Amino acid sequence: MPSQTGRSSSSRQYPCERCPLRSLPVFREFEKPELAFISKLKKGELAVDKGATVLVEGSHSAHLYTVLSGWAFRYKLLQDGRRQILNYLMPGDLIGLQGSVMGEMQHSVEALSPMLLCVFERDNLLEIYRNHPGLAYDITWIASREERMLDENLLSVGRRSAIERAAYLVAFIASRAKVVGLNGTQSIQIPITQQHIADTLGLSLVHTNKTIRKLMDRQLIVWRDGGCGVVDIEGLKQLAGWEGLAEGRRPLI
Amino acid sequence: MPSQTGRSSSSRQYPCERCPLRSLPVFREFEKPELAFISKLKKGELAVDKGATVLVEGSHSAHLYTVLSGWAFRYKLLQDGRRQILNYLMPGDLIGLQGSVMGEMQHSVEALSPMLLCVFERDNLLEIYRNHPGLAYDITWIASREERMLDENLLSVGRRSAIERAAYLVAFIASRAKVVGLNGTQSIQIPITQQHIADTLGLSLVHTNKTIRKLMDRQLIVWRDGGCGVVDIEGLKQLAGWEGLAEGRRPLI
DNA sequence: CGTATCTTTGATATAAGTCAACAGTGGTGG
DNA sequence: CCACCACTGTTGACTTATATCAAAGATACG
Repeated sequence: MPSQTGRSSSSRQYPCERCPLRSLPVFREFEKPELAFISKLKKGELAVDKGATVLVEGSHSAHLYTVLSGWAFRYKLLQDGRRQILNYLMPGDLIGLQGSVMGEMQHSVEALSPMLLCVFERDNLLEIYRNHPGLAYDITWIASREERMLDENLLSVGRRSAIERAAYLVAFIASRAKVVGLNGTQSIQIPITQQHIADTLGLSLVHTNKTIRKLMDRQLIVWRDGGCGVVDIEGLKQLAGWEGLAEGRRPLI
Repeated sequence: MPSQTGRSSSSRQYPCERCPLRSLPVFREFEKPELAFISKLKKGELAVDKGATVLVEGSHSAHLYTVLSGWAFRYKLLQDGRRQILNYLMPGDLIGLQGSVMGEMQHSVEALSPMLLCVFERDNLLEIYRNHPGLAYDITWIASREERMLDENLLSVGRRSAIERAAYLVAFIASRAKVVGLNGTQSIQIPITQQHIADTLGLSLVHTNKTIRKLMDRQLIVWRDGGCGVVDIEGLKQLAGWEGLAEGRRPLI
């Protein structure tokens, strides 16, 4: 399965005030002092290779990250190696909040592509709560958003058929990717293998392959460049019976 | 399936300072001012009938609740009525945080037994963040804990076999119930039907029944008084390959 | 009692898993 | 430059887990 530890810290490049993500319409405006405070907390940037493990279950990481660019996924393993992917991470998402708040990590995170991460010290989290209630509230908001996504994923894995699940998953990822500007060429390209999809949907690799083929036959997706190209996101949503993300603007930390 | 709306507000009975839950060893000590503040926020108590809907998907509830006594569950529905139970709620758990933070509820909550709830105003949430950073942090902690439980549930539904899932579920609920003192008679009694279990595990009712029977044959559980009696929690954990909850003390809001 | 809600069971159907083999791809080292 | 290897995707044959259907017992309840 995975994965070598390929990291390299790079010197700081983007001050938060000129963060390329912050200008996207999905993210709410921050007050000057909030932004300055965040900027002060930022410790640097971390470049991560594709396939590298960012965080590992059982560890007590001293860091908290925000994805600047690239894709990753969160997962848990059963004792015998069966893997369940819990969610995907893309630009603007926080990595490691659970571990920061509660201590030990209970899941692992692996990069799906080369990534650039903003690094924060775990210890500074409390400082946010003391000095910037608005930002503290934002962090709770972010945790609630993750919970909401997990609710949806659990509904899908528990109650949808294989093809509905696959359609939901692609539509879900594509919807999220779109709002953070990951559709440069107009159609979104998700850098995952069919094994990842299988481990997300709770299906076997072979059955996943046959299911994906059906989506391709229906002209909803294509498989190219070692990943999934999204052709008809509305068709996917309809097939899955999924309403889509009901999100307005959100905070970026 | 469900369920009538049976609520009745009762006049206030327990001031937070004499909350019967707070003295349990699972809950961390609160400072006097924290406790006073919480007590001030508490608006009253709400008695809910078994089977009643506490919160409904799509609504904008003005309230946030803490379970004083009784059991409930969170769930989501697909358009055609398929139901997925996401998690269970028992004394000490918060109800409706997601909705309070993000606005609209994206799941429903139904009582499994008669319940008593502490009622808080949604609007006062921000006040907590402004005046009590420690409590604000606790709320994020609680949200992270819920996320963690969902991670485990998703792992289970996605990757465990039917009997492993059932064993995990019972062990999981029983472990949580034990630490909040729900084992008066020593052995824990979970007030659910097999339909609830089916909708939690993502299985059909018939298959769930046959699976539960296997657990009974193995002397791990019994079915009595319209609910599940937990006989051998260690045996269940072993069958599921589950390590158990790794929780220390937690906040009670 | 009579009715509704749960649980149980057997027979059958279907979705998904497993096994096995092969084809395309890209990388690496001789 | 080629041979080899690892990884990914594809397919068909077969097995198994789980779903569906149908009916009958239990059990609680008014």
